[in-house]
Amino acid sequence: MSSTQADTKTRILDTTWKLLESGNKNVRMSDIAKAVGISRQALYLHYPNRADLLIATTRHIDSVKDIDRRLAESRAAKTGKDRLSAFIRAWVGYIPEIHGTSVALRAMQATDAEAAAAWNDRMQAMRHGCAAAVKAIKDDGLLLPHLTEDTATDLLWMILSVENWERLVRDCGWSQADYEATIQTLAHKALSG
Amino acid sequence: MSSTQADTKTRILDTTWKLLESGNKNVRMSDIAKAVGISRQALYLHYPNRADLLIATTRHIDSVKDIDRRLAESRAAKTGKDRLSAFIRAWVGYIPEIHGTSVALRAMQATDAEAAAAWNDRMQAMRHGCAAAVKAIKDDGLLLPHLTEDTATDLLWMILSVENWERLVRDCGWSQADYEATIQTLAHKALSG
DNA sequence: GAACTGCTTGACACGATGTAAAGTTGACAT
DNA sequence: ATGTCAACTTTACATCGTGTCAAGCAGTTC
Repeated sequence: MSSTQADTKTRILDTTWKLLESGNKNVRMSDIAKAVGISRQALYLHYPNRADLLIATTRHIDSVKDIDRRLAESRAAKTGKDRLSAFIRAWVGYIPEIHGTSVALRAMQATDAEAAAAWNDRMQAMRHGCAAAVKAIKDDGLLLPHLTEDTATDLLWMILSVENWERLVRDCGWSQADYEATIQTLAHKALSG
Repeated sequence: MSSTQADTKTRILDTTWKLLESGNKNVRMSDIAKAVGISRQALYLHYPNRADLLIATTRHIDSVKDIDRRLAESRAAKTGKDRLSAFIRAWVGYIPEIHGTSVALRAMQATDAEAAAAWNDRMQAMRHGCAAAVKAIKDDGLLLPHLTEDTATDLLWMILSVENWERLVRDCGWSQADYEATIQTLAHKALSG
């Protein structure tokens, strides 16, 4: 089989990931090629364009970090509020891992429909976790009366956005722990008072 | 004097504003020139580059919409909580006006340091309003004990971000009224319980 | 009618993405 | 040993948007 190709593909994804998370803005195809140690054109032999490479990188991070399993663990919680806490904890721990990729993908949203779709897909997946947590709280009869399941999900989704993490942690210099504690409190207050 | 030039400059800013707020992504210099009815090169006679034009456009919107006065009116409020409400109401009413420009400026942040600085400046100005509202609440003895003035300001600033407005109003399809009501409630809960 | 201002036309450099084609290298099969 | 195939290289070029440059034109103003 093409074990060499698989290795190169993995090396490309790992390198792209590393470059994006290094906080380096403007990661160009040529930067990635150089870092991998191949020609720029070889990159196009593996990924047809920059958007596809970025998308593949997020999927790669997903599988390495096993985000699905980590988010799913929150389902084990007994009460709705425990479930919300567990979900937030899992998600919030994941944000720093994908932040660089997130920035790059979002920067392409304006010009590249595929990149926008990829990012939306990922955020929709996260939203399903929000919806499940909201439902669990509602089933406990603890959802604030003026909120529907949908609006509560929207609200939680907004609170947990990567952009909000960026604002507090990156722009305001909060520690990850402070961020998590505050967002936990805020989310619980927002949904069940 | 150069009344003709002033007219053209104003026409450029108005047109740029209109194009940006029309939801049109990727507003190019040539698009603006065509819409104004001048050559692309004439644009560069008035504004040296795209970033400067976008920045000038936000300042123009500011002066037309008189955002400073509208935000300042919240100072008249008697109590801290009234002041917070008034500030939120003023800011939230302003977001739809600058949203398109905001998207364009933020899209340039990755590549253009000046654009990033311009957007940051504007957000810092808004942050001052947040800080003033927080202080007013604290002076009333109503700030939640676990919050410092700084962290409370950061938190309010995050809650009121344009990105959060985008998420709820644009992505989730909330009405402006629903958005404002929810964000008012959330902000009050977050700061003073 | 000379000078000045605001604009036009046309050409071009640059940086990044993406395409195309021909050549190299090494492994592996027969 | 040779032929074939896959992975990769080198070189060149098209495209798109920004930004620069230079020459020229039209109206007004002194």
